[in-house]
Amino acid sequence: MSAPVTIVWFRQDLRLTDNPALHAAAARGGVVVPVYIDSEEEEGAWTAGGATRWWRHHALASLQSSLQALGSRLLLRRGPALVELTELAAGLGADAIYWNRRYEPAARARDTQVKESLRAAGLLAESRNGSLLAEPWELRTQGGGPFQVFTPFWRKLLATIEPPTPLPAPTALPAPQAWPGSLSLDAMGYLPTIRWDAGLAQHWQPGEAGAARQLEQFVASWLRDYAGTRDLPAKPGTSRLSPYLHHGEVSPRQVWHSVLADNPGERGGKYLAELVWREFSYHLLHHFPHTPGAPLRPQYAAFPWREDARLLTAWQRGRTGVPLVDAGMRELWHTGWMHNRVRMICASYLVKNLLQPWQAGARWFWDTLVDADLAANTQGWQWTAGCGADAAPFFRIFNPVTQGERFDPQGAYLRRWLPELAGLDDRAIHAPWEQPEPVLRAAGVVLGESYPLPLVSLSESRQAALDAHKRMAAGAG
DNA sequence: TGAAATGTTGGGGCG
DNA sequence: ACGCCCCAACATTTC
Repeated sequence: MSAPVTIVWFRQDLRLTDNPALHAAAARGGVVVPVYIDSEEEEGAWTAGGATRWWRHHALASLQSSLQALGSRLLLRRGPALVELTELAAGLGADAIYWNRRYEPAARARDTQVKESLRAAGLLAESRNGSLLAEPWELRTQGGGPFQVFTPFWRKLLATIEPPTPLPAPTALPAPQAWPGSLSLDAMGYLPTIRWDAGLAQHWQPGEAGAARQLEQFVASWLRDYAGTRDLPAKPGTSRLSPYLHHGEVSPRQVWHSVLADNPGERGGKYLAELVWREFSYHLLHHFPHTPGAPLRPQYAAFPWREDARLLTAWQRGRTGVPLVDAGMRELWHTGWMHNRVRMICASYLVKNLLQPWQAGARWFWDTLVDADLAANTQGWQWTAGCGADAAPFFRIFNPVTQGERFDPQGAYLRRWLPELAGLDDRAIHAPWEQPEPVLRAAGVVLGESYPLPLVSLSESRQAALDAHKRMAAGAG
């Protein structure tokens, strides 16, 4: 009897270490054939945006070279996954296909169908958990239902989940006698044709090695002061692991164990709580699969938004006239990422001050973030809009000026992204429209020309949002 | 993972 | 010395 041939279907687990599907395939002891398939059907209405595709290109390039170092390859294919896998298996004489699960509704529906079809064809088809500490269906409330509040979810996870030690990378991956056909990475078309991606390349190193470096650096330099510095957008005090986690260049189990290795007191700490917010997002997406498009709290479907393309565009371009919002939106456009606190502030401003539907903001983030993740993005926007599980109450409206003064007191973050305001002093830079003309002139700022006048008054728009919310509540009652 | 409005308190200036 | 007022500082309530 000849050695088994196992196909490892890579998806959002673009790493060799702690990769359960790859590890299991290697453990079978035969030939291993890694493949990545570009397939539209797994994305549903959520086609990957440009930043995500750019990241994917480089993550795949990195995975390719890691596999080559093991004497293997990464096949690249395009088409419906079932068609590609079936064809590959037939050509290779493969008897098994292993992969790590995805949890987005469209991907999940497709994977279920693929698994059934492969099994019906007599193949061994197995999926594993490669991207979560706990399966979304694993944690349940006393009553057996899904959690809708973070803290009990967090406690339950701490009490019941002991993330296993990360698996080692395989040391050898026996190759097939002849490799099946593969597209080139460039032919996958993930890189932009207009080269707007210089900013991304300047700020990020996608790939498993880049992820490991970032994790190591964060744990060594920033973890200890995380609670204090994570809110300061001018400092690199956050983990910046989100894109690596999304694409699976590092697993949450690896993060969990690295954090706890030299810091046992971090169990139950602020940083791991953030990692568990990610878990909570997947939990919610699994149990409430309609939430990427619709509010979890149904009464919010009747919220009186005032859709306005001009306001949305100004927000997207970082031209609202509110420095902290504009700085965040420009950081996003330039680097494919935005500091977490600034995300909350930009989102609050769009939804509450500009009264634009949260779905419009979610879509823009989806299109521009390198860490665009359906579960986390959905949860984050519904949290901001007050319409999700354990969300901020609607009446919690951030004041971007106050937030800037508190979390960027020297205006360093503002000056980095808004050089046209750099001449204003540390106080004035947070609210240019309040400065007298001579101050503006001395700083070389001409409101309405070199920097926009505010789209709306913060105090009036805040009141309008509270009134709109009151109207919605009255309508629902 | 808020901000603003409103309420309370206590020190100090002053007649 | 005393009452009155002002107001900063802090606490509570409201949205």
